[in-house]
Amino acid sequence: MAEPYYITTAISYPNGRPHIGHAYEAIAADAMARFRRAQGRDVRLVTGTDEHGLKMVQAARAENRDTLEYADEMSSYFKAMCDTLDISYDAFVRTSEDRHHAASIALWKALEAAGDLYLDRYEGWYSVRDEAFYDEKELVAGEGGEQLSPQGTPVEWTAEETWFFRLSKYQEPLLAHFRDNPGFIQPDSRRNEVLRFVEGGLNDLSVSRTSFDWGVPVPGSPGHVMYVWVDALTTYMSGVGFPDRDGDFARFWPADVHLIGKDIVRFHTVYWPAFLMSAKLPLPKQVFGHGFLLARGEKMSKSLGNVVDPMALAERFGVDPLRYFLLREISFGQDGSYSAEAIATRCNAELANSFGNLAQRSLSMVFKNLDGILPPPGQAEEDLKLQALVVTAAQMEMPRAFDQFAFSVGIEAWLRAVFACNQYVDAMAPWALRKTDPMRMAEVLGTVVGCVRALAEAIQPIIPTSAQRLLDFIGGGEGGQPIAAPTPIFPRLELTEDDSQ
RNA sequence: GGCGGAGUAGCUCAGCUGGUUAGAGCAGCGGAAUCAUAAUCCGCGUGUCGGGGGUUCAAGUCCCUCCUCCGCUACCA
Repeated sequence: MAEPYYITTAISYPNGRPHIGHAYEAIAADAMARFRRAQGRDVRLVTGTDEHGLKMVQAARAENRDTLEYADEMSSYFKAMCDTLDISYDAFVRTSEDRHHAASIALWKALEAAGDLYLDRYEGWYSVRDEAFYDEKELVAGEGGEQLSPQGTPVEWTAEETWFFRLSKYQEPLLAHFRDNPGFIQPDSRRNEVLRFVEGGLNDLSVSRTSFDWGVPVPGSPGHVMYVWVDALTTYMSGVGFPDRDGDFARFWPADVHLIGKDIVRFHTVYWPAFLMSAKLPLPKQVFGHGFLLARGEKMSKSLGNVVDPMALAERFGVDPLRYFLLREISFGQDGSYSAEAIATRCNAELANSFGNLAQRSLSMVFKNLDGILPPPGQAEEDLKLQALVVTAAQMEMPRAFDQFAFSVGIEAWLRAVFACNQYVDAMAPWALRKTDPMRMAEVLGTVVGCVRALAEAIQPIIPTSAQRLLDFIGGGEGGQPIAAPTPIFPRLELTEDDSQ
């Protein structure tokens, strides 16, 4: 039976519509999932929405809506985004679902059974926006002299009874785990931050709220709902069947990797492993914190009005070009910038001109000069050399890079092979051979088409739809059937004035 | 304040454990070719590798220091 591979995206908080950052993460996770499937792994990709917490209540109230109804609608946008972007998820978990409540309660009871939960009173400055308490001395003065959180969000004095999780107890076990599993937190720069944070000492964590009821009720403690992160993180397990311990959960847990944004690394590398240790469940093998997308080098924010709707981008440029751009242009793990010009430039140069045109020119010659019958690859020295180069890129260099989420590095290797194919075509000049040596022309074209096919397969995780179209087209020539007249797979993207924003 | 990143050609960036004349892509200039989506291929860069010191036969690559930007974290009155 195939080896399992389980990857998750972060669970998005849907108090607004999805933005390009959500799309970026989903695309990266999907590319990895498709890459693993191509390797023969039995893959699970889980994504979803984290719908609890006061922010959702307030977002709904602002629109005079029922919270669940609002969550239904917002969550549907995230799901639609995944569908549009060809995200091959196996489960889309909503934290408001019953199956997820059951999972959260099971985890809670496990923490309780471990003696890691206790009831206490918490007083302090609470920021609804940040869902966090702050120390008096952490507060900063606002413009009107009012008290604000370090993030500049409003705070109010709150006193409530809350359940605490004995996070402090897990400082040493966590450090030991980080030490024994150097790859647990990636990239390394994130790892250092977390290490320092944990070494600095951990306070017990407030894990329930009584000020609102939009959440998973704490079992046996009326009036308390779980802190959003407790149940949000649990989606990673409910996505594979937890609290049922058999079946998918037994097969897929622990996850191979949680793919998340760098802003929530702490929740995934400190709180989450501590919960799991307490519940005596295995820890995910890796947490990868990717970078942020910047709009023309600037941080996206609603106030700047530069938040981009990924659906609009997909509509404008096409799903595959968008996927290609994001994974090719940006060094995964680091922040990256995007703009309409950058997308068009990158996709035109590499997808349309280099690869698309390679496919088009070679298939056109087969169609016109060989009655559409695909010839077998040549066996001359140059032919074998090119084939070997393509195999090395597709089967060695790309997998090695993709293994580490280094998508741009892997795609570069792919591109070098594409360049080599174009060089080969120019050097062999099959259009000249047509008159002087038609047999040789057929060998050359057979070589190129074979390489194009291998390159299409290799790039499939990144641009699944167009790669498949190309493969289907070439596949139409199998068994001695003539191929149809080829049409360009990657049309050039033309910019208009509207794209300057 | 501490820790960690980043500062390399006009632009975006590669450069692993120090070692031939510092690289790629984009843009620009010139040429070849004409099968192809006016696509392709070839050629062309006097860059203080942020500043300054140091170690070494040899440093973008190690050490010290300073400057700028970013992230995490702590704290002061």
